[in-house]
Amino acid sequence: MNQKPTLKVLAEKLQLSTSTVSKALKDSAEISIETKVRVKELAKLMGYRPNTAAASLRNRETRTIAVVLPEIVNDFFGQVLMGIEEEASQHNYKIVICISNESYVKERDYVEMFSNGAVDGFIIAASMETQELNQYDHYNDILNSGLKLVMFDRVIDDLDCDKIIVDDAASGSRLVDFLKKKGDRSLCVASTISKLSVGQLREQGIKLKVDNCPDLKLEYVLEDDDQLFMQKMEKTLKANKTDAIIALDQRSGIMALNKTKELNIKVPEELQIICYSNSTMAKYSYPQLTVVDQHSKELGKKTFTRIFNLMKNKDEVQVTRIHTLKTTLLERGTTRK
Amino acid sequence: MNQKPTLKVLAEKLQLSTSTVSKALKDSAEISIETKVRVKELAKLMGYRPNTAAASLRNRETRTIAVVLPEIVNDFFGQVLMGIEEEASQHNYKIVICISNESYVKERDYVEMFSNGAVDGFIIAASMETQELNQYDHYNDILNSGLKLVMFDRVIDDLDCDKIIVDDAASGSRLVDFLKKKGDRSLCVASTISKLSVGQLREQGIKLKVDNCPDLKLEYVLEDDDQLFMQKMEKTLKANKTDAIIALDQRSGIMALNKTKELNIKVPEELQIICYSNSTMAKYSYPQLTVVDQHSKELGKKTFTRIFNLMKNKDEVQVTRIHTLKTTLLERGTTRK
DNA sequence: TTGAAAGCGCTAACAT
DNA sequence: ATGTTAGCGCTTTCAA
Repeated sequence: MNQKPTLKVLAEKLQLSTSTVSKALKDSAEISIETKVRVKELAKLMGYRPNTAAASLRNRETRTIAVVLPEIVNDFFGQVLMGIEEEASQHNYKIVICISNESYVKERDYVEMFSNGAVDGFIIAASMETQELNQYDHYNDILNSGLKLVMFDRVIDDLDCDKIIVDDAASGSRLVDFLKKKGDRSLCVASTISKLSVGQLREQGIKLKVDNCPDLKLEYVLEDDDQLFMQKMEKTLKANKTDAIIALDQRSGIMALNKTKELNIKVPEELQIICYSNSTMAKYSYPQLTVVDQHSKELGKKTFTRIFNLMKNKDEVQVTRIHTLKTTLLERGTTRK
Repeated sequence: MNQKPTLKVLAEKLQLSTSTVSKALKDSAEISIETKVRVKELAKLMGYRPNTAAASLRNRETRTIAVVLPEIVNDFFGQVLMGIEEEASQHNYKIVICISNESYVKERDYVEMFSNGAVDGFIIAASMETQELNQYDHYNDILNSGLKLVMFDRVIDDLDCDKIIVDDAASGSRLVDFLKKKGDRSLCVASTISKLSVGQLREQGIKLKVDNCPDLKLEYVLEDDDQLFMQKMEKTLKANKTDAIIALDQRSGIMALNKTKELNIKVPEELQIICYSNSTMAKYSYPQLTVVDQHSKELGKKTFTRIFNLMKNKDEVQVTRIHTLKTTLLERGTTRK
């Protein structure tokens, strides 16, 4: 259990002052080349690592971001987190993780807990409860205390902060076009996330498009609960008019697919299914689900990059504060060629 | 953007010294009731939150744990993380997350990065590469520098540290018993994780049991790559002798199930499938996969509790350093009643 | 080119 | 019961 070397220790061994050592390690122009070399050699030899607490205290920055997620057992958020984490570690930032579990109170508590200078900023996707209650004073608190905030995916429209989202409404419209071209006329929107902003946007995009096409028809299976969802889906499919299902989330997509198996409906010949979110579940379903790829990891990277820039160019005026990523359709086994 | 109040600010407003204020907030017995009340009131009013960097520096503890995971888009690790995080936030600990991506180098870099006093300890599940290379000096470095280390699930046998695991070998044996009672004789072990300690243990447990039952037969489909796995599985199933598949991980389980659909094999009537890991994928497969539930969230909680105790009872001698959790079989649609 | 000194916010041993 | 003081490890201004 060898002692952690500090600047002081290095300085003593080298017969220098701590300030010289500090500057040398930072490649300050004030210091001679020889000294720098000497210092760095010993630092390396002794495995010197600066004490982050001391640096934070002194520099008033923690190089830490709190990431608040509604859930973590969820491929979308997992992939986003991967992107955030990858980018963060590249920039020598730490990520502390907070799981709100879709609860407003937990989310608020986390924000409060870390607003004391424990982190430099927050990356947040709002919990379901927060979106339902539309209660977001805690986000304002973040901004008011001078910390940075970037929201992604599940954002608050009325809040004036940086946001990274995907083209939910537009993608909905595109899906309708895609299915229409394949000859489908009777579409069904399936969702277990009608409470979420993203779910609503996707619905709106789809509806808008369908309303503009007199020959298209639209049904809905919107239901949170698995059991009820399956019942409604069964009723809809048994009516035998549906040509295609657009599932707004992975759960509804996989449940719809399972229901077609129960009812012996041939997919994609008799019915096409498209599903939001490029999840592992969709990849390993049988047949593989055609999905809307949100490029979640990229989304995570963009999100970190944004907050990073906010922290660096402190006073720069942001022109666009909402960044919209384009989704793409990944055609697989539940849609026809 | 109101200023963050410090002890000094509170002290000035109250005409007290910072040490009195500090003690009052900590409910020290030295301080009078009235003063405590006065201090706490103002602290609350002004929204005082102690500066964690300063406290860390002074107390030599960060109340932060680094959690190093091989991947995050994985229900098992996600559930474990949930457990860790839940327990941690209960004890006012922060969790910084590190994703090794199954890479030895990334894992080692993370450990080095946080071994400077940025965290009080590490919770680690070894990356695949680390297990293959059996290279774990970086774990020893953690221990040597006086930091705490608890491994879970993917552990290093030769390393003398605290470990939380599940009864992988024993559970394998139990599964064989279970299938045997159902009348199955020809079993097949499927796995995409033969490189991992957990995969090997499960294999061993199964083999041991089968070897002790002269009437049982055992085949293997061990293959990392999805394509190759599917090919081998097809060959095995077409031979038409297999009564049951024990899949050692969720991917092999779902792929096996998909192959039975391709080949029109009736599950569970003609073939039973049991699969390790209670994943979302297994829950939403059709039919629902019978799984070995590892109680992953509990595992995460236990893991945090262990490292927490290590940090608190600093000198207490640990009697058992390996904690084994019992798995349970969750009978669902791919096994017969 | 190097060093001395102050201070970030907090705690605790040691006065008073 | 309250206050004084020193110091955790680092950075940075100012002086030498």
